[in-house]
Amino acid sequence: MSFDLDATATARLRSAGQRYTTQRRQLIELLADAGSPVSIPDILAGGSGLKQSSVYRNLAALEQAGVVRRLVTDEEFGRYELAEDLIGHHHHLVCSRCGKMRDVDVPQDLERTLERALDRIAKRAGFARVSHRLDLLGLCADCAAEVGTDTTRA
Amino acid sequence: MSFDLDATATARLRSAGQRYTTQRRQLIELLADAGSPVSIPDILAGGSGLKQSSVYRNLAALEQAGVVRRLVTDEEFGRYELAEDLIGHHHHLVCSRCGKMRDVDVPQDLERTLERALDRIAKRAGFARVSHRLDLLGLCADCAAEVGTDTTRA
DNA sequence: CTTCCTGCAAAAGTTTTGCATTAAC
DNA sequence: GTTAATGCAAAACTTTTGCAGGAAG
Repeated sequence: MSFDLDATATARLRSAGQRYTTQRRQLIELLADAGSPVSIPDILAGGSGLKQSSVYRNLAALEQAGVVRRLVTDEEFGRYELAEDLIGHHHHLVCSRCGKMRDVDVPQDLERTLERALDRIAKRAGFARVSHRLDLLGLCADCAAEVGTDTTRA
Repeated sequence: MSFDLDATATARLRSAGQRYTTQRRQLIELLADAGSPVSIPDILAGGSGLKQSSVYRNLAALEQAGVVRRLVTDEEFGRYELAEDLIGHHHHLVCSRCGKMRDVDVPQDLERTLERALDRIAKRAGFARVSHRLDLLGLCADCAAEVGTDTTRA
């Protein structure tokens, strides 16, 4: 984990009146190492020994402190990544079969075009716009291969 | 409800081996009338008398038949709208405070630009691309007004 | 030493399921 | 008539919470 990340996490937690405990450091490390969004079942099953209620509470604390972000997925459980200002604005490739997510960047100029257009649209709709969310939905290479073979979900 | 919609729903359900019952017609009507995504609590509380388990089962059946679509939100419950090929490709304005969603169109040319760029990105990532999802997150006019006044969620 | 965090177990929320009855075809 | 849909209640699942004990500052 980079020194910056550690220091930033400490600072943000402190200013939210919270401590940078071993478990929280562990969670942040885990998310940083994964490099793509991680689900709570993954975390709980991951041999880290982290306890269910603590994971939920700590992710909530880290989210409130602005260190992590909870993503919205079509799965039935939560998925988290480091906050956008820590890892940069990006989007996700989502596999509609296995649910796995992968980070992806879109070209700068498309991003700018998008921003401008969305600002106009939001303004017209009386919306105080904060951000956008753009996901690509499809089949990851693994699932595309399996779909040819098996019938789990034609 | 338009004649087309009714006929389409019947056809799609039949070819999935399912019946077009009163409740299913009611749900489709409800979604069509709403004109924006409707949550399951909304449906259950809406005086329709529809029962919880039936609503869940019928929305699942309708989704599998390709008549409705379940949306992904940051709320803790499901939200549905009519299938995209019935109401057209569009995106959503989402209020991060009250969760309400509103349909919104983006300009044709932006949509095309986006499509082309995303196809390239998906291909590069080894993804068999199916579609994209673009949401605008912000504060709806109502919530923007209230935030000035109250402190529920600064 | 004071405050917050942790863990266990139990509760709360949404969604799913078993089974007898009713409706669709 | 046969098969699928409905309603009720109970289960399953993720997430939240109460409370006693332990760690952080």
